[in-house]
Amino acid sequence: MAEVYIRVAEEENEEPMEIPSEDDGTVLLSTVAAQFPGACGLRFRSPVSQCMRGVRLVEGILHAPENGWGNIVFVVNYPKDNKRKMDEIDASSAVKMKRGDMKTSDLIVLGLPWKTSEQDLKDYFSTFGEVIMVQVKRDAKTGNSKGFGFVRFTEYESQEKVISQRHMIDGRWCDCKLPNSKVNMQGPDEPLRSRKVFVGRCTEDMTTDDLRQFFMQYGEVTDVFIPKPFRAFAFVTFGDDQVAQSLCGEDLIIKGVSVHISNAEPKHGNRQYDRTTRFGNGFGAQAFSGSRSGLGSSSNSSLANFGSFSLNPAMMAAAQAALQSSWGMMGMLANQQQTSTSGTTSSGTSSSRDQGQSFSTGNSNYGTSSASLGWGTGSNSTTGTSGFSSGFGSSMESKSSGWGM
DNA sequence: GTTGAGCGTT
Repeated sequence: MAEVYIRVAEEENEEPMEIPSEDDGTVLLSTVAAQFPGACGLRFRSPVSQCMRGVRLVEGILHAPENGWGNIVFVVNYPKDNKRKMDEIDASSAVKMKRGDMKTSDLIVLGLPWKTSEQDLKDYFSTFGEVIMVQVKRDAKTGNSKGFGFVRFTEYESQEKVISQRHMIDGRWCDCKLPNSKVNMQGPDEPLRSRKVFVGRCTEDMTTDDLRQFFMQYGEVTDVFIPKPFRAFAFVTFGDDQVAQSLCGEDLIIKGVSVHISNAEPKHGNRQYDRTTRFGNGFGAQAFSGSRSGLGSSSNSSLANFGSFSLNPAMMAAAQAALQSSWGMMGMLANQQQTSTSGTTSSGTSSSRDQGQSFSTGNSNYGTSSASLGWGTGSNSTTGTSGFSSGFGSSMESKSSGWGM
């Protein structure tokens, strides 16, 4: 079966890259995003009207225009463009500038294949900009990779780009994040609204990609987490806290199912970023506004200015309880009907470490297995099964983690 | 079936 390629470029006049279509003639957005990280759609100039036209996008699948893909050069859409229009003033970036937050820092790279070396990392990340440091963390005794590492760029924009997408490194999807030691270093006057939302009433057929592609329409999505085994909820992190907050309280339809969006609670055991801290500064102003009302409002912090009197911990706890109970009233019945989305969407990869690599703690035979790329084809979804995870011996037991939201 | 993994010997 001959593969068909469509031509895609970042800008209209740039040299296009050829991107493979699926057997049915559609193109997966994920395939586009693999080459153009962060892409959320395609457009093209209609030969007839000379206007730009959008390519139909349904649940992560791009459908050819009337006369097929042809030789037209398609141009990548990025969510940022939409965002600009939505928020005329880009308040959040102004805030960042003010904070002088533009310095680069080390990024943790999670989910690395055991075999990935520092040179591999450097080679990979150099495509984003000048790399000034890479590390693969290894067991001191065996020299085995611990499956994560660090990278640092010269340019802040390289860092931003790298954080905002996932990375296929030696056959596995990896995440890059600010390490926990660096999160939450905002100034003390920051409101600390979370960029992460809780997505309740998820169904089992919703993959990380489904969620990523769905939520892209609201803004840049920097992380999607679906616990495994299935637990009917997920977390989605946006690049912008305003986007996240604007969705809280909404019921959204994904794959025909109504999901409920609410604030992500701080992870259990997370000391640095819990409610107490939050009440300390902003009193969680946004938490009470059920819907999107937050969007237009300027980002300068709290509703209430408590002036000279300070809350003691007990008062904070009481306030917290009140907050929580208000969410508790919102229970609703889930009607879990599935719409049949014909054909598979891209195969489900979540950020968890399941497929491909196996590792035995005692002896050092790790899989040279060259994990198959579970992406795009939909045919080889390797979910679950190989299930093995180990804490790598006793090394760092119970570090009472709960790492940055 | 509505609150998540994994975080840096130097």
